[in-house]
Amino acid sequence: MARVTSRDVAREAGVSQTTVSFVLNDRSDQTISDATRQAVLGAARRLGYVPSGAARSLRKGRSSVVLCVLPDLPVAQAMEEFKLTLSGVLGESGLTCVFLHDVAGLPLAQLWPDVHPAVVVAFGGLTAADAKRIRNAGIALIDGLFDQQGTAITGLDQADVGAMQVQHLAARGHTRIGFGAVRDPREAAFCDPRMRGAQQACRELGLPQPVVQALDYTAADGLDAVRRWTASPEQVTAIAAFNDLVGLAVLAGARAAGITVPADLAVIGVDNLPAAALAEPPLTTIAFDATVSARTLARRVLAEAGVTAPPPEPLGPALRLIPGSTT
Amino acid sequence: MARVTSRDVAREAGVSQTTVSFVLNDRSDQTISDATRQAVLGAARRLGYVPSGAARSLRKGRSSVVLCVLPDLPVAQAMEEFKLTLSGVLGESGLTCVFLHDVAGLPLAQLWPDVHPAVVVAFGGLTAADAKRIRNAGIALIDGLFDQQGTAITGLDQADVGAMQVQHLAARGHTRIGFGAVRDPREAAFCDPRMRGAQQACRELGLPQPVVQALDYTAADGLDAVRRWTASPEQVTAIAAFNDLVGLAVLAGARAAGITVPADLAVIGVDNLPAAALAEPPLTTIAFDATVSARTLARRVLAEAGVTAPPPEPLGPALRLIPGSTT
DNA sequence: CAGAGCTACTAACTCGTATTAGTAGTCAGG
DNA sequence: CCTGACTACTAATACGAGTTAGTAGCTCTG
Repeated sequence: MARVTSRDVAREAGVSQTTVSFVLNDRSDQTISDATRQAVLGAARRLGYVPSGAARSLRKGRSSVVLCVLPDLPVAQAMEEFKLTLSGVLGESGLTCVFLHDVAGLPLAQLWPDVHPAVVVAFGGLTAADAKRIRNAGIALIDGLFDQQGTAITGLDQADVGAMQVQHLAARGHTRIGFGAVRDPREAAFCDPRMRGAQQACRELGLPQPVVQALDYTAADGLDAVRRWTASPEQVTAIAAFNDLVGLAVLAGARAAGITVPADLAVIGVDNLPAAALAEPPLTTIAFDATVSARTLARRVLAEAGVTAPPPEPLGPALRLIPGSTT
Repeated sequence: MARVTSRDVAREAGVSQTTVSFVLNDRSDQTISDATRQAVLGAARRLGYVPSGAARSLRKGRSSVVLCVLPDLPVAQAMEEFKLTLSGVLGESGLTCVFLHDVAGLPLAQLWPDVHPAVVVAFGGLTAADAKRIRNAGIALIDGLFDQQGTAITGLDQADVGAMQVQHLAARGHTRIGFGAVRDPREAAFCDPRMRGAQQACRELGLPQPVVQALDYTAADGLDAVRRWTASPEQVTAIAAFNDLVGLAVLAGARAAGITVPADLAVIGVDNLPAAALAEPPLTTIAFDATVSARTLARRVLAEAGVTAPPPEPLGPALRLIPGSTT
């Protein structure tokens, strides 16, 4: 069973292929009689016509696909929301948003030409060579979403997250703050700016710099970090954790060390994982509304693709404190 | 700056466009002198030539893209591994694997033709009309990955997961088992088969049917469920939770109800979330090696795409018990 | 030395769509 | 009744690669 082409539709409707194209693309600069229009639409439906994306994008010079290149990030709730919102907003404007996992070892250059997208959105981690090739192919490239300059793209500075944690802890009277970083280098793109934000906030509040401990998401590492924090000459009384998993590891470590939370040690995470509220005690955290930054990015993508964007919606605050019992 | 085409490469190398195509596609049925080959490759490199995927797939009739349509599933560790492995295995065979989030409200039919894939992999949730259109366009469709018949595609029956939980609990001497289901209908595709597997295992072991409670991932729902299980005439002593989050909710509920785990109530989850090991007490769970089912699916995709698959690797067991302190 | 067989290429066509340039036919105005 | 404007279409072409059918030029063979 061969492919149904616009020529088949034309034959069935008794018109030219040109007319079929005009009708199906709803061209306002062409006048088509209602009878012809109905004949074409009817024929297309009867034959189950599906236009060839390849032919269309060959002819138009670009497709309506937006390719998002994802680094090998650990699973995160916020990222998932981000992707869903981006897909939704772009979809409403006629752009298809697809995601490509940048698997280590496979040169990206071999992968993306197949999709021939209108815009490539890279979440960081593109090589300079890849970036040049993409631009060389006449494709708009938005790169470094979560870099420092990425703030302009997503409208959200990860440093604000760390700052908000420190501000919350300081408001509760804490002056000696620890920062729970993560060892996994894949997380560095998020962890580093949050830590810098925490450090900056301490400076602004006149507090000493946070005591940083790096850990994996294990109870053993949590215990180790808690021992160092409490044994340190700084006498840390509150921990800003890079994310909720670090926060949970710290809670587990505190339990193992016999330290009472929040009386002896306060903890605040980031992500508002379902598991955070189920911890003992429930973890105070910062919810991160990914839809806000996704909408900001979407507008930029639409601009790059030359698509008229819908009127901007008012965006709520991106960060929200979710009180638990650990601060 | 206009696109660099194979004709530009031909001009630069002083040969015909046909020759360029032969060289770049490494056609074994054509004889090309080494001097010409080097000239073409050099010209392509100098100009930064990138072939047009649109033109290629128009000519060849299909692209080397595999489109995976994802339903609106809640974030899950296993799914992420699954996607990464699938991308990797298909990538090694020259297929590009992209993911499309099936956002509610946007007709899928409008989205996929743009990508023009060789194969569409749907994780369930395609309408019959969409399925028919995809097949109509001459595109191979693998659907219902996580349905009952999906077992044949991924090589893993979700029912086995529930069965393994019950077997573990029974081996520990439990006879009155509860099943912690989830309310969110988006999870039903996984929850239902696991529950059926648990029921089947109870039948086979001569145990009474599990007492099912549905809950959301909240401490309040956990408490509610625990109260019903312990107050029920069946005197439930062990819970098979649909996943780790349900397991964590049950643990939180047990704490609130003053019930000791595992002495008075045993709990086992599924997913081996990092948060599971950090819970109080650490949650016993079943790790789900998504790479096993991803590899099985990948071979099916390669077959559908007409690509010769690499020799099969031996696959380890897909399910593994991760002992915690809750059973 | 005619013809077969090989090497190393190329001209011309094809895929399915969108677009450009144009063509009949109708109608109104002077 | 001729011109210009408008309606409702169509023929032909372009997009960029892959493929088919060929063609020069050379060597080998009987």
